[in-house]
Amino acid sequence: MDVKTVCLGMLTDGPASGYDMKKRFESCFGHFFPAGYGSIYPALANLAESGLVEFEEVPQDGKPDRKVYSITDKGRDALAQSLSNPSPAHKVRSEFLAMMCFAHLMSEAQIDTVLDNKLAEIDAFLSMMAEPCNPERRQMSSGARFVAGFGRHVTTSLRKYIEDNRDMLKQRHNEERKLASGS
Amino acid sequence: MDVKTVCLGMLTDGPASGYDMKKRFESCFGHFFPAGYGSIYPALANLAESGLVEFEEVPQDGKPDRKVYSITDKGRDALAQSLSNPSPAHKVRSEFLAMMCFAHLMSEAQIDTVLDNKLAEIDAFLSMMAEPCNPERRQMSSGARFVAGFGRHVTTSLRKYIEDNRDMLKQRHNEERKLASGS
DNA sequence: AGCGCCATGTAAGTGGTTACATGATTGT
DNA sequence: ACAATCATGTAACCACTTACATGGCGCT
Repeated sequence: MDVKTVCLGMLTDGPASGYDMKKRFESCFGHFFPAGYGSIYPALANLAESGLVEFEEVPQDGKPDRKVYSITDKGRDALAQSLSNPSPAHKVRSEFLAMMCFAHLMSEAQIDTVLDNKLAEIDAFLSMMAEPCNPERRQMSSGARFVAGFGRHVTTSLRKYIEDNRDMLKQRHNEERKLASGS
Repeated sequence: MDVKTVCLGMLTDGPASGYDMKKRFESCFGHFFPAGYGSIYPALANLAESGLVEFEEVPQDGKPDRKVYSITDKGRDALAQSLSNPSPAHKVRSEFLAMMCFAHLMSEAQIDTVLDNKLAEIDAFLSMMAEPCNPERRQMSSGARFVAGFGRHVTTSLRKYIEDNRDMLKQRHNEERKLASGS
């Protein structure tokens, strides 16, 4: 399940160019499976080389040519293979949480800044995801709806945790004060 | 905020060997910042080279020598620098969600297997995290407690979402059946 | 005049993962 | 006997990121 597989999956909805796919990565997969041109174009080239996709060069006037990719039968087989993995990973890598582990080495102002920025980020994400059904959102597959809902749900809960528990991170400062006044 | 920085942060709690740190990565940072020997040892070597840590070789009988690392003043400065980043990242990369986007290309049995495995994984994690205060858990910093709570909270909410919405992923199958019976 | 969109790609770099190599001791 | 724990490290590999390169069109 790498970028190649996701590209393959996208193509089951119909032909698309690398540029199109980048946009779909941004709008649908961005929050849990980011990919830039530097991943997509090589992935597509590789898939074409292995015969899992085909492409047609479509000249356009006033705009650069497009390479429109379609999935092949061999590609469908390969995709089915990838989808048969019974334990797909769900990885988190959080510099944010790592930093919070060392909150006692930071000033209250620093902690507040980090937390406020994170909340703002979350709100931006949530308002992006909340957009009440733009035209193409209606035709989303049940899977895509499940995943979008997943993002909203988990992020909302994450937000709530931060708001409800941010005071915890100042405890050390309080404890220190207690120690200082006690001694 | 890479493995080097986290190592540096760990050393503010006192000297430790690479082996020790690996264990702490597993017990505390594993779910949001995994690291194996292949990251830790080179990181430590690099930190020592830059003078951010020092080490003492401690011979042991019956066991291999240990290299016990301590943070230097220069290391503390570098750590403070890293902790001043106002927008630390929190990245998710989920093959699981990517796969669920293509649930309509999978059989119900496959979907169930993936979901059941994921739930089992979550339960294993949750029961690991729930351990009611082992001796060292008591001395956890407020930051570490915040992060542990974060993991529990978000994972619990994630679990709930999967349980409450897994039926959604079978909708397409139902829709198809409807279409089939309708035509 | 300048920015942003369309559209494709390459090259170098980053950082982490996996597998290998070594070897004594302790537990089952 | 066999596996696990303690303990350190290297080397090859992988996948993604960032920056660069190109270039016309349309908007302000």
